[in-house]
Amino acid sequence: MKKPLSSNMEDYLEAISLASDKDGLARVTDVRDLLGVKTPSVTGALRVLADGGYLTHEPYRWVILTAKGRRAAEDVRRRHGILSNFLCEVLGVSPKTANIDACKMEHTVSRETLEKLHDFLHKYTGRPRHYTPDKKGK
Amino acid sequence: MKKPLSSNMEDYLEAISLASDKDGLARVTDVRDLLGVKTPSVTGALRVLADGGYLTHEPYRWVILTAKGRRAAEDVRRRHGILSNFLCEVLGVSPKTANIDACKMEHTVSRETLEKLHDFLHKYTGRPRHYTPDKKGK
DNA sequence: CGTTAAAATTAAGTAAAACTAACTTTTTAT
DNA sequence: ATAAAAAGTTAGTTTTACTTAATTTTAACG
Repeated sequence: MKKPLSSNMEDYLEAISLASDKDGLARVTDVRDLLGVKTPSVTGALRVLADGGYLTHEPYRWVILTAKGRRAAEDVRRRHGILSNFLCEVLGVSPKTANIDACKMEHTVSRETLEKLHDFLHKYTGRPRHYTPDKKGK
Repeated sequence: MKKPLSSNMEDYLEAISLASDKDGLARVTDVRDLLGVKTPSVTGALRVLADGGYLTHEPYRWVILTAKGRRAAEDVRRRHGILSNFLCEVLGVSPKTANIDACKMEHTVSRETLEKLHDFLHKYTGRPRHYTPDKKGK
């Protein structure tokens, strides 16, 4: 009966993961800037994610993803990467728009569609994909 | 400064349009069943859409889309159709999943991506598309 | 050290969308 | 014709996510 993360919480997780890429640590301000929200929103999201065991966060300190949090974030970023690459490389959507659209679609696309997308991308470009996706998302 | 419809209101509009296909009229229960919500949720949505000039609705009577409402609904259904067809015909996603995914993506995909999708579909299948999309959605 | 600026927090409030419960209106079937 | 069933409404609550305003903590520098 463990409930899945909401789209919103996935976004926070993704942003935290992205912010952690440089130095392994994320600050509330990094997340705020990546998502374009205000700091109290971040604080609120952190409480939810900490409750769910996705991260640890002592007040006024760094945000650190747990193993569970890292796994979940990687999964979101994999989805993002597949979508964004597909939109760019197959459809010829501009990188900027592709990124914006991938950011929204990553939360709604089914596993089935995602894997088909992945397969098509592979066949279409010839190039196999690793995912873990590319680093600069969002 | 007219605000765009929320995803939710678009869903209601789409459902009303679908329900109207048979006889031009939609009942609250049709919408409720199509969307899987309770009747008070429908009533609430109708108030919002009526306020926005998308439909008229006298209490305990039929729901009727205005010209504006019909236009907006057609637009949603066009997006739905393109997405659903793309997923099925190009990617080989099962019709059921394609429909579910299209229902969610139709609210988030940019115009740019949508048109690229449309172009690709056309080239890929050879068959040109009309949109107005196919009637049985959702 | 002590003050200040930046970062983060809590508190309180708004808004959308859903729900339940209780009620009213309309339709249907005897 | 009327009573039961179906359809619809209103009112009030809940959840999620955001906001602004006021406060606290940390860090940085003279």
